[in-house]
Amino acid sequence: MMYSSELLKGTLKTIVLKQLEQNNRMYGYEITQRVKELSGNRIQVTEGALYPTLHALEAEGLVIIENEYIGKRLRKYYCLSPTGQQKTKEKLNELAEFMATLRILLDLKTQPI
Amino acid sequence: MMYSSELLKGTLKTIVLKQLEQNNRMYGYEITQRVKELSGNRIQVTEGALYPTLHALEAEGLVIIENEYIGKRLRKYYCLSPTGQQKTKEKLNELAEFMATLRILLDLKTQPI
DNA sequence: TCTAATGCATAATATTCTTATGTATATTTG
DNA sequence: CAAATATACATAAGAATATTATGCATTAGA
Repeated sequence: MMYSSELLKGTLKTIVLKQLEQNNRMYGYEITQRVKELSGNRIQVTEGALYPTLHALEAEGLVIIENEYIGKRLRKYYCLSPTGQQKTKEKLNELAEFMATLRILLDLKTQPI
Repeated sequence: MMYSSELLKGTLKTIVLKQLEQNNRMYGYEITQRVKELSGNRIQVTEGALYPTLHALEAEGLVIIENEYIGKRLRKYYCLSPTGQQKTKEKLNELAEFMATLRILLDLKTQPI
């Protein structure tokens, strides 16, 4: 079963950046499938959420696009820019700390990050 | 320093429910202060976010309001209804599982919930 | 006495997602 | 080989949920 959709809010951008960091370069559809797989089918990144996010990351200068034709079909690969690599680290740190804070607020077992 | 505001999205309702579960009954201002304190000043629940959330929880039948006058000032205490207690457990479980999934997606150290 | 803190609330706006829709190519299956 | 499904991009309308700004009133403290 999927998680309630509201949980994804605020974390999608970081998830995408992290996947790009780990896989060097990825195209949109690939990201949706990877996240679905890694989450055990519990997070489905919809296209309506993903593409605007990728375009925003590009507008912020965090990712670079490489267009490639696979047969007659255009595929857009996204890579982290140097700025994007730095930003990814920052956003990961922040999200990890936020999760640690959440564990306190929700009285979950406290754990080292 | 505060966390980026987008991180709170999707978790506020669960945070509020959990605080009500732990403290039996609380009023709005008290919730903002408690969360601020427990988070080491890194989460500030604004009134514009809190009161609509509390009213929504009441409309859903998850909390009950007890009005009390403190001097001349009306104070509204919020308590979990039986339905709210059940819902709190469910939302806590879901958020804890979501966080575990996030740890995989973000390649943080995997840890038992 | 003035200021800051306490305590409630709402409105306008921004952000960020869902849902629906559109287009086209490639692959699998009956 | 035809039809269905998967791949691959994208945008628009709408919903949900936060921020920011504002308002009002009481109480405590310097």
